[in-house]
Amino acid sequence: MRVILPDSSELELPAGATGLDAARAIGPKLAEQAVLVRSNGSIRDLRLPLTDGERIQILTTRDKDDPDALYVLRHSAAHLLAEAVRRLYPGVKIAIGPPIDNGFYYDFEFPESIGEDALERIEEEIRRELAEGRAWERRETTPDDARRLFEEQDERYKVELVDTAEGEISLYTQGDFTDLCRGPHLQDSSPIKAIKLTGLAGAYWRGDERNTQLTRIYGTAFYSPEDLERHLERLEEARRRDHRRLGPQLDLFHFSERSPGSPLWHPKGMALWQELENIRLRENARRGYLEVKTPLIYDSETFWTSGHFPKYEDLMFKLDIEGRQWAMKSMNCPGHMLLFGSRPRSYRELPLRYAEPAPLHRNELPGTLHGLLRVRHVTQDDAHIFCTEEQIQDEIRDVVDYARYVYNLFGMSASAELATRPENRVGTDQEWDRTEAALIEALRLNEIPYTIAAGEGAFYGPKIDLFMDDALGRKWQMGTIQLDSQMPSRFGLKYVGSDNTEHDLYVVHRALYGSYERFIGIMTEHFGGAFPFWLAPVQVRVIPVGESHREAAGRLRARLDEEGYRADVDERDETVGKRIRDAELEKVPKVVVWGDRESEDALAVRDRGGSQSNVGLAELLRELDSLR
RNA sequence: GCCGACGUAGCUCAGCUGGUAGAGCACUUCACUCGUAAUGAAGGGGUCCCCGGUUCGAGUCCGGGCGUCGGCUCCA
Repeated sequence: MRVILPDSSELELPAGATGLDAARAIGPKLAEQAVLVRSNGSIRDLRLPLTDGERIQILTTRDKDDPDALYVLRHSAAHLLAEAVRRLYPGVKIAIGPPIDNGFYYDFEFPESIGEDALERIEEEIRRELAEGRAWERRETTPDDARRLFEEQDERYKVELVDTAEGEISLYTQGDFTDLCRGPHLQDSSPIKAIKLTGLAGAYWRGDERNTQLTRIYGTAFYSPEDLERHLERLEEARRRDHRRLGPQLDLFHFSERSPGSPLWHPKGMALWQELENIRLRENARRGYLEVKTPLIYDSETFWTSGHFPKYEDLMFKLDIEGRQWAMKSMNCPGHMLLFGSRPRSYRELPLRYAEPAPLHRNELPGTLHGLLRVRHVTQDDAHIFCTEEQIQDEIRDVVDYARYVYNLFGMSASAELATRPENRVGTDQEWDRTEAALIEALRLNEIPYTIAAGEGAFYGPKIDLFMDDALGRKWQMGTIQLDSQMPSRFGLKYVGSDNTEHDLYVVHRALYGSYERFIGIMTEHFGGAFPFWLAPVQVRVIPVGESHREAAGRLRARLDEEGYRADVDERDETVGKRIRDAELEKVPKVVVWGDRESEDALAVRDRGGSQSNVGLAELLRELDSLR
């Protein structure tokens, strides 16, 4: 048989030859360094046979940054971890240990719980294994044999995996440790030049909280120590940009133990918030949304009607006052339903777009709170679009267009995920067929790249989740667009058509920032706190050189205020150098130093980062205007 | 909610095996009146997260609670 190599040359091999055989046929060095075979985008163990006419690529230790090469390396590293843990902790049960983004993990059930200090000991043991060297041997077997093997070892999770496995069963053996595994694996452990255990966490067996909780050990591995070093530096950079660190540092917000999960916004943080709000108000007006305001608190009956209580009662803040049950709203839809239903509605009013940036309260579980990204006081840039079935397509198309416009303002591009009907849902299958199709069509019309998340929709309708990539290449979920015919019907809402009869309504729930809190958190990390001029909480700082320059500095600041900029004066009794340094640390985009040498015709302007220029006031104002 | 770690001045952190709390920055005052990333000196500031226990004695050890962090689960 023959296989095709990346340079399109063909290689003649005996029938049944494996990837490793192919590597050997090309050269001994390649065979030695080979780690896996890639064919049509999928990866395969070196020990598996190739098929005639196949186009193959052999990845080696030199492809040290290739995601597939790292995948196989880390997969093998996970097995070393399992071997080490089994040696150190007799009686431990092993579960699963896959590679993941940036590393790997392995789940264990320990006879007694372990702490973080155990990681060092385990890492030591892995290093010992690496020093000794391990080779992986692959073997295929029958489910019966595999079950017998793991029953003998009392590895009940492995037995369960064998019983639910599809297709052939394969085993990998290294030293005296044999694991159920699909592969692929390295030939031996020599390419693993750097390995580090990074954390310890609880994780449920098969990700289901009804199952026993296992102990998950996280780690990462690389083809070179330098790569591990770089990885750790990237983590350090992410830590520096962490909004939970930058927020208080830049005086944007803080959290108090008196109200866990609810940020207290400082004036500078509110400057960011107001910029977002200005964009929202301006665009809403342009795009035909109507601003409304509805109550924060409703009687419990409202949430039974909306269908939220059966599912979310435990996650809502409830009040018992004068014998009546109330709850703080955790979404705006019920209020907007009541508003729409306040009188009969004609088709002439549709589509009707209600917008309300209201604070919502959700009693998120303590363990899930995470800075601004998961809060209990959440402010959604919410809107509900009431429309007819015929209008759905256009409305969703316009919302996606709106989202794209907003994300572009922040220098980000959008992608989407379509979440389809969940198991636990209301409504008929026909309704779901129609609504899902409408969303797909809207995405197609907008040419937004999307993936499908089967079963992830809200209980009342399918949704589009909008994503953005940030400056560090991380993907964040931002807004959401949900189509719903359930909520209007639960509230008994109809509209009168041109035929003078009542028709069913559709509602599009949408938020583009998602929430102000989350959006500001993500922007803080995206910009690393160095917000663009138009967004910066302090846009211009004026520094008078000496006491005698304070008056002139104050006049300049007043002029900038008048022009609508956020400016301040640093008249502290500190050296110019110190005040420049503080402005840099606060990431103020423009600093104007005013001393004896300055006048309105000659200002000393310093940009964030250090470059300086001398310009007249008129010229400065022109430049600032272009940055708005 | 679950697993693990952590909680000392406004912030970042030190405090050995239990003996009665410290640094840098920030803040206040004074001096200096300063030219593009830290002027100097002095001073104020702490129920060592909370409650209980062990002990002659607890920031330190033990138990419970709260909060934060890394994950899991959840995310209308």
